[in-house]
Amino acid sequence: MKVQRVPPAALARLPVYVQSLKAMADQGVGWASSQEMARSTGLEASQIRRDLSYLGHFGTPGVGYEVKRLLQDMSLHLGLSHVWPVALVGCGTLGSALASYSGFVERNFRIVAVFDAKPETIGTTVAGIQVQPLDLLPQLVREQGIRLALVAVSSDCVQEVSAKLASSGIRAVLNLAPKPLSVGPEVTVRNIDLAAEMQVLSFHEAMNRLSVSAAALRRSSPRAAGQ
Amino acid sequence: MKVQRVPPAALARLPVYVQSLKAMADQGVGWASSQEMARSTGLEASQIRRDLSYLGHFGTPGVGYEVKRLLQDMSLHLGLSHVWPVALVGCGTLGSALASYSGFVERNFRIVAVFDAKPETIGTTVAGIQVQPLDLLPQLVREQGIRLALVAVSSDCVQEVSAKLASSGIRAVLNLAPKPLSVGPEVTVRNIDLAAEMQVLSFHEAMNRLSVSAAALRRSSPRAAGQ
DNA sequence: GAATGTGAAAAGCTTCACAGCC
DNA sequence: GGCTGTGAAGCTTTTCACATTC
Repeated sequence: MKVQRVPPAALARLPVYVQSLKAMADQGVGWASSQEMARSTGLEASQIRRDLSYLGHFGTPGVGYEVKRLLQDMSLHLGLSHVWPVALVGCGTLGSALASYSGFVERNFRIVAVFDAKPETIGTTVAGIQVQPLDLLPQLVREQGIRLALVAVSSDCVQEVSAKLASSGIRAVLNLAPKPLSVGPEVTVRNIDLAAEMQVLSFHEAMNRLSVSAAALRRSSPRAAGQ
Repeated sequence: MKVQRVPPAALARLPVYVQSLKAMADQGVGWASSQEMARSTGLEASQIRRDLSYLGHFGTPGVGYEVKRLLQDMSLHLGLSHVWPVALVGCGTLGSALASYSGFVERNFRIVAVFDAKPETIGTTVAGIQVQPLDLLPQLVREQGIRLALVAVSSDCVQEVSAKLASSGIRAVLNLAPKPLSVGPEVTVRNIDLAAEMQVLSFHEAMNRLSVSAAALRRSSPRAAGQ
């Protein structure tokens, strides 16, 4: 059982492979080559082979990968069959939507505790769970052995939440607040700012427009080209 | 006015700089060095200098960057002050939550049209906008000059939505469906699968556990180490 | 003195191409 | 013949380090 270091970029692609393999298994596909997986995922075949090789030797030369066995091996290594309890912090519009997001349940994540900073939300029920005050977070996380947290608070609460998470012994956080979260170095954090993601797209568009007009300018007045 | 190619990795960090600069401007900070920006963003000073240099020469050696002017220049280049109309596709729990997500409005994105595939939702109102059938998407996108779309449908609708978007002339898509979206090569797509992001964290945790126990194993029975 | 902007080195990631295996 | 797993090449991104500018 080889336990190699898996590069972050490869790790981030593993969920794609899992989804693709599950779909194949559901369709009764027994074996798949890296070519076929490439077609169904939109990635390069060589990249898929390299990524899977970080986990060990699972393929059969001349044939490909046995879908079921590959899934089993990944389940074992990646805790896929394990049900992961998750703490949700923040139950505004976005937080509440995530509390009942079926995608999490389908992938074996269960939100087992909900926290919020605003006193008026404490005690209300979100997706069948009573909202707890932020101060109870460290205690409940510890008691229930929760290792993953999902943060969806407004930017002005991020600092406060960081502190509570840091003292709770949580292991990893998916942060959807529009501000990067900084807990200690032992905690893995993924920051996803949806508005920033939209901005990346709009920046790209805005610059396209600019370079188009700049290109047009250059074409009409060659002297401007050298800059 | 230099129009250099900005590498994707740098482009993805620009929203962070914008947020940080805005916060500084609000606090009345006039100038900031790359050091100071590094402190407030958690990134490396040298990386910030390199990233900003792709946009042009904005700093003053020995002093730093003038916060207000840098923001103005970025606004000009990146269309920051422009209000971007956005089409929302999918108004389930997640889609509806995003329709009223204040983060988008704060960053000048306005959802101006909402579409859904399910007949029972057509005609209902989400965030003050009447939900339209998917078939009207190409027409309305064209008529209203919409360039950005936000997709939050279930995985079984992704294919159908792809086709409609492709024929609509949309320019960029933020896809939150749990399945990658493939439109033509002229359309920029960012796929964010929230459940997959959670999986990346849980994989990391699961592997940590494994390597810890593997390390323990190795320590207790040295013969297993070579492999 | 202090900080930018950028060559150059280092690290990381992807793709090529093929030996080895089925 | 077909496909995996992986050295090696190529590309991108990050970091270093310093000449240049204020």
